[in-house]
Amino acid sequence: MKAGCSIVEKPEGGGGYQFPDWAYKTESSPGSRQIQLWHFILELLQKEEFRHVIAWQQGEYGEFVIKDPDEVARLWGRRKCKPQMNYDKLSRALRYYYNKRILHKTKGKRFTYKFNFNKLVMPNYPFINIRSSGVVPQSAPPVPTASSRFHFPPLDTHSPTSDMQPGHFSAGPLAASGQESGNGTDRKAELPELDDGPAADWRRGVDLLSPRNAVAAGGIGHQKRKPDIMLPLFTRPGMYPDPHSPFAVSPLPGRGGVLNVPISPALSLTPTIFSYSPSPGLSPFAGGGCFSFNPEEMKHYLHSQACSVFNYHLSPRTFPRYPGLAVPPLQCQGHPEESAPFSIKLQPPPAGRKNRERVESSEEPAAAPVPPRIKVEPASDKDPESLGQAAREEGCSREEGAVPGRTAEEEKGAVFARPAAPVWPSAPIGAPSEEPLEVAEHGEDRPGREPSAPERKEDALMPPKLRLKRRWNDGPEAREPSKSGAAPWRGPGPRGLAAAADA
DNA sequence: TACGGAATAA
DNA sequence: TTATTCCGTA
Repeated sequence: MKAGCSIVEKPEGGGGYQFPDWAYKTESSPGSRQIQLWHFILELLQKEEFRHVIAWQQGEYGEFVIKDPDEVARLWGRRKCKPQMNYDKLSRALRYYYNKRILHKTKGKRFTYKFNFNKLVMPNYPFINIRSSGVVPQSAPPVPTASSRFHFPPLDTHSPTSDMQPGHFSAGPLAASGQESGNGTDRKAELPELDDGPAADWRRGVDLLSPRNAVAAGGIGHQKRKPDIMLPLFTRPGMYPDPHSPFAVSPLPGRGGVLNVPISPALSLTPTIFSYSPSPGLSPFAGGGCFSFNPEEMKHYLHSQACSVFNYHLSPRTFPRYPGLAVPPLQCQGHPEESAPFSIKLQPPPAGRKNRERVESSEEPAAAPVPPRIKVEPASDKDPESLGQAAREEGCSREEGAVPGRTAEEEKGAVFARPAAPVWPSAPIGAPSEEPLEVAEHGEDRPGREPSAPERKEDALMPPKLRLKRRWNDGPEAREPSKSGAAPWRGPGPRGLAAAADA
């Protein structure tokens, strides 16, 4: 770190959400050794002293408001030793998170953004229990829950489940959950926070922890499907579900316990997956040791997952792989419109600075150096979102302290995204045995997806934008947007959608 | 106020 | 890679 700029004070527990130690370390930032902005934001969010500057938005799960943009920028600049930082710049950085799905803008509300904890945390840190200690996070409505209509077949024998006794989950969390389930309100148009994000994205998130996790887990991370392992990775005594925390409340309480481990990089983001059956894990209540789970809750969880996958086109990998799991037809959030043919719009590439300059400098404008390529944009791309982590404080001089741990379990997250509708009308979701994922491909946040579009698997995992790009590059044939599944899903580009949403 | 491209820094 | 910095556009 730069001298003098080190930082890192870990939040004391007083503030809001607590994150695992690693979350407070700069090294936690994938890709960069420095604290990441979202990290920092969470950090501020968790501190009471910054509440006047930035705070969770009441009522909206994961949503926060920057009350004093200049101050936040100043703090950020201080932390990064960038005195010239201002809100404009900071917000640019924030906007980069849109595509990563870490954040998304709450339209219509000034300086209001929303974390996609699902993506950030859930998947990546299933065990994390971020909770507020003492101070209640201002907002964070509880995670939505799925209803119970889910048909949850018995786990297959392989799963540890069989070995284990059906325990009960502490139900605590459930109570909290509910809230979001119904909220189809304004969120309708909103993008799912879950969305399938590009695998890369997921991975990115995983990076945050994988190394550490691996370590913590003792390297077990790789066992993809070994049911037996449960790692109390973040278990901590004293963890309990916090209804207010976006992280804490899980509709599926078991998550932490259930999911264990899979956080391994190998799984890629699978955390959300139930690679295994529930195995004894950590129960928030149990302090890590005992695991118990309630089938009902599991159902909820699975249901949520399924819905999320379905609705948001999550990567197949995200879908719980339950051997015997029969996924009910998802209808969650049925977007009737979804069947609408995928539409894209062609538009000339914006004259980037480079182009502009080039044009300017060169005499011949008409003969653009590069054939005027058309930029293909999916007709719909909505918002991106993703998750969040924690960070520490501000100030350019912090020390990294050990964060004593606040770690622990976590919650579910998928739900956070209100994926939820638990109702499955008819569509069969993925075949259990094979690739449940396919299912996932469906929903996604965008409407208009072509169900049967023959997309290449890879493509499926690829963000629409990239897909298009790639197709474009691939060749003319590939460029057929409208059909062949080029990008079945998208409609208007992110912007377009946003606009649409706004409308 | 917000978005996102482009170039660039670290 | 993740910002930072600029900037045009809406």
